[in-house]
Amino acid sequence: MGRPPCCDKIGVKKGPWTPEEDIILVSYIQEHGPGNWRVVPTNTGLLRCSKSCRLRWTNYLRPGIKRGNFTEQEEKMIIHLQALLGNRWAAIASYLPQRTDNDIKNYWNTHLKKRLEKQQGNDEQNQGSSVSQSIPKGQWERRLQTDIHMAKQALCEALSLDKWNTNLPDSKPFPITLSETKPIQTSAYAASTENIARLLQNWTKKSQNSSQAGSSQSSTQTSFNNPSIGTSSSPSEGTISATTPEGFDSFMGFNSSNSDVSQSEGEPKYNAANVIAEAGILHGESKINLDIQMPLTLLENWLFDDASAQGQEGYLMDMSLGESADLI
DNA sequence: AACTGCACCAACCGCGCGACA
DNA sequence: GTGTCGCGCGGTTGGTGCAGT
Repeated sequence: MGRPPCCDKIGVKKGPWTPEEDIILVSYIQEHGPGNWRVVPTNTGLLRCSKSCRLRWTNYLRPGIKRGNFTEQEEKMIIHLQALLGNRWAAIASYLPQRTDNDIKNYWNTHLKKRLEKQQGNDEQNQGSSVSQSIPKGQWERRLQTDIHMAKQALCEALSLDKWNTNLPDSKPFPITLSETKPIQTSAYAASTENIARLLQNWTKKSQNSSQAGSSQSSTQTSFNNPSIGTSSSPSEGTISATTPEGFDSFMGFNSSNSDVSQSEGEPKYNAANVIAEAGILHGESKINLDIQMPLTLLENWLFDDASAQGQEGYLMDMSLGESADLI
């Protein structure tokens, strides 16, 4: 019968997204929330296919995304997880909630893979092939293990949201239940639109530089601190590359220099709360009905006991990944 | 200065899966 | 049980910038 194309190829725009398109998309999602991508192009007037819109949102515009500058800790995690899971980038990304699968995949293909191959070549030259010993488990077992973990994490996200909400000193950034999704997404999307504002800021700066070198930076900032789009823009964040917009970092303290520094000091910050908050809330696309109120105390205990048993510090790194530790 | 090769990364493409009628 | 639809995932491609010649 043949699968119909995901969208009408006629009149569909391809290639890089413009800042204007980004704003349109973010504005729409801010209003309606992510999901139902099928109708996004028609409702927004964007000449993009629904998949392109979804991809743009999940890989680039979604709040909470950390871009570029993989820390040493993150590198190790990716190497570990890739050894364990193989090229299941979405599963790997679930352990690094600030990173998208696409980002991790790219980083692996461009950096880590080559580095490891080089290193493996050296090892084989030095001491013969010991690589085969690094796969003690059957692949099916790995998958099973991963799927169990992912299922647990998904449950954990769903179950912990209310706890997370009540534990927060200021619950404003995380209004939790689905019946209150608007406020959640509004705050999250506000950060996203702020990102757009920063992108636009740099975009115009770049175009200004090309046409009129040396124009003042503050003027561009003020012109794009539109309250309807972004809320603030720190002057220290003025140097954003248009091709690799660092300004798209996450917005709640997971991001950039602070977390990088702490992680590079060997103390992994992927505690359960962070993972839950990022994966469950910021992604904003969980299919779990968070309004479900059911007697899951037993399950909750199991989940949180498990998380705490692994310890908050480095609880992700301790996942029986010793076989790949030698790769680093 | 011009050309070439390479690295990087955003975006696209095709397929599989689950939900639903 | 079957077909359709929407979404997510992984592999791949194409554009861009940079370094080397």
